[in-house]
Amino acid sequence: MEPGLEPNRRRELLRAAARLFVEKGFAATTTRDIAEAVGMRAGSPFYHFRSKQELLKAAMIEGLDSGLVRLLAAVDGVADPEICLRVLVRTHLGNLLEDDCRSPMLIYESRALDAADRAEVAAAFDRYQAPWQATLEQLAAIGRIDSAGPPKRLLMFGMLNGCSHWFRPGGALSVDELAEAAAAFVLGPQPSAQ
Amino acid sequence: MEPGLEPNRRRELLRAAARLFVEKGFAATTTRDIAEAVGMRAGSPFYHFRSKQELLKAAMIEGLDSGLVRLLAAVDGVADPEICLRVLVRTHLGNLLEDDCRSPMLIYESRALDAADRAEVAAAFDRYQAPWQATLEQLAAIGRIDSAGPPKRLLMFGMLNGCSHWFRPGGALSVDELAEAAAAFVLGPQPSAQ
DNA sequence: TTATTAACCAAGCAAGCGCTTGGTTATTTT
DNA sequence: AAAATAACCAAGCGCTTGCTTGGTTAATAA
Repeated sequence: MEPGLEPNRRRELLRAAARLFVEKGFAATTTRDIAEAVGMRAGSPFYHFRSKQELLKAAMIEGLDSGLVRLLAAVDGVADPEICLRVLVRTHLGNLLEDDCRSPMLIYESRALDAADRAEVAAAFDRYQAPWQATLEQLAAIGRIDSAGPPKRLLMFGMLNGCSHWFRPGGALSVDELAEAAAAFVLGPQPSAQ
Repeated sequence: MEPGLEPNRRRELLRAAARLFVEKGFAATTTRDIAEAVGMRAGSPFYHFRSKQELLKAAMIEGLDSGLVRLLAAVDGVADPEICLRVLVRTHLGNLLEDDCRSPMLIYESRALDAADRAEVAAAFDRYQAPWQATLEQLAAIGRIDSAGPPKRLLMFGMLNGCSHWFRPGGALSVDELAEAAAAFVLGPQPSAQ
């Protein structure tokens, strides 16, 4: 139709692909599924993307980066590291459970990519993890948690992302309550003073 | 070859299927992959199982049940609920990371099954969860943890199963150390006296 | 107005998929 | 020795898959 200035359909494709890849898995999702989800014919997505893997890679990287933007916007100006962690947890659960793309879950489809693409995705994930690691180190520095080693961060991410397998928004538990329970898991019980 | 009394090949098929399903995902694993892994030709697995889905279902249920046997054997005779939880965590991580099947991860492939099969699998998973729930309730009863609601158990399982995505045995961190770190996550800090 | 280009559709191709069918082999039973 | 059975193999069938190719349409540029 119109030339140039319309990456709308490309974005639509990415959003539909992310949703379906998370919902059914990469291998179980056909490019026809994705095309149909945005009202295209079977071959048309390949005008925008060279392969199904490239669709996945783009959905992962752009999904993680836009999630990171939300993370940074949420913690902007927050000084207290404990509050900062709570905000990170809440915002991440929003990316994971409230956005219909749920793009953070896409990292678990990395195995469908080759080594080069996987490295690009890993870099995007490192960017996403950076504010978390910084906050954990601050918490360890003030003695609020005992250590900030990688296991702690990885256990935490596993716990948070695992919610995507059982939590359904609109149920008895709200995302806010869930975020509080998850943060309490990481931070331990409230210290009485200080 | 011999008739009757040899379910060995069937077991071999189930173990290979579980390993490959966890490694590559259900949809990305072909029945030819599974056949080749046990030295069979493409069509031969269908002598033992009617469909690829039935292979998955059997691998899930029998994997969970044999994992449950290990759980119950490990906590047999353990009275203290805190020690009991630590043993459950350590044994589950063994099922998840040290056994080459890693069958607990198969639950995340449930979406490949129809409703009837999924119900059978859910029943097996409930059996697996039962000793955990009992232990958590005991811990809550003595005030060792604040509550034993479903979110706590689900957050915990997410954290434990998530290890399968980043932990590799033989690395710097041992499974024993990982189990301790994970248990500390659930139990919070050590209470100074009783 | 004409030419160009972006964005699609219609159709189909080769490869791979789950699964079936009919035959083969070796063991066990009679 | 003969019959029966369990456990496979060889071959292939129909279908789906990711992707390609050539044409079509409408908007922009010249």
